[in-house]
Amino acid sequence: MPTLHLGNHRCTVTNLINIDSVKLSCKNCSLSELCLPRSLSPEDLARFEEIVTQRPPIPKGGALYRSGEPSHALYAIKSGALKSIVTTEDGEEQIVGFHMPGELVGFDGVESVHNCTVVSLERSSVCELPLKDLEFLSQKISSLHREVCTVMRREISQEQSMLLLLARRTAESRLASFLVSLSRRLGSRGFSQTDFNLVMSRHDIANYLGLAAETVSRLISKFQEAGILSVNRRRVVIRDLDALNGKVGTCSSAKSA
DNA sequence: GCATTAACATGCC
DNA sequence: GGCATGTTAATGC
Repeated sequence: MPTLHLGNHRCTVTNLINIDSVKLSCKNCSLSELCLPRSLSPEDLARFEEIVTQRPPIPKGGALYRSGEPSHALYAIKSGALKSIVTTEDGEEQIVGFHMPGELVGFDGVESVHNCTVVSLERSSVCELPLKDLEFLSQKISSLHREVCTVMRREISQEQSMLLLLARRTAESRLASFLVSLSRRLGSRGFSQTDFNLVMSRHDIANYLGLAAETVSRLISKFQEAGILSVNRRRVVIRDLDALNGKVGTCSSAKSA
């Protein structure tokens, strides 16, 4: 039986086909406690389900949408993982975010056009939430409106944290921060927060953190030597989460003025 | 193809 | 000079 790795879960292709063929139901979704409709009453959930459609699964390397395309929806990630990329004027690619199951993507739509390309890191399934329907429903359902605002505030807060990280933190602090963030996000979504697969390459991690891939490798080795992590290829086991958290706060004295 | 490691280079304090 | 990080090249999985 062929198998696919989805996060740190493994399931059969047969299972996936069965899941895909099921009529979309937020109520029965394993991520219902994390996704937008989590605070809705059964009646409002039924109205919400009417605006949601499931997109065909995106293969590894496939794009959910590309920069310049019209922005008309938000997307809730059901399974898999994706990355957001901005291409600079000189053709350089900068990764500006990784997206895990239970999270929303599509906030980069400015004046109805996306300014990011979102690419699947492994076979991914997403639910599409059309913006005009979401706006209409948010006016009718106050708890949905609050939830959308909460997600947007969280997005802005994360962007600010990332700016601070890139401006002020050492390479060691950046990598520790990245791993702690990933651990928290996976942990809050029912996955192990100390034992997981990195769905992104070292090159992607380095690009996202503004480092060289070799620096990421060196730091991973350093963390292993300190007993903080065990890493085998993309499998990460966090041995000492407190120590890893301690590395997050390490600001560069050269940059801390 | 991707990850790791070593040697060397560079910039900052 | 010491430290942090980047670049290049070699090597292994």
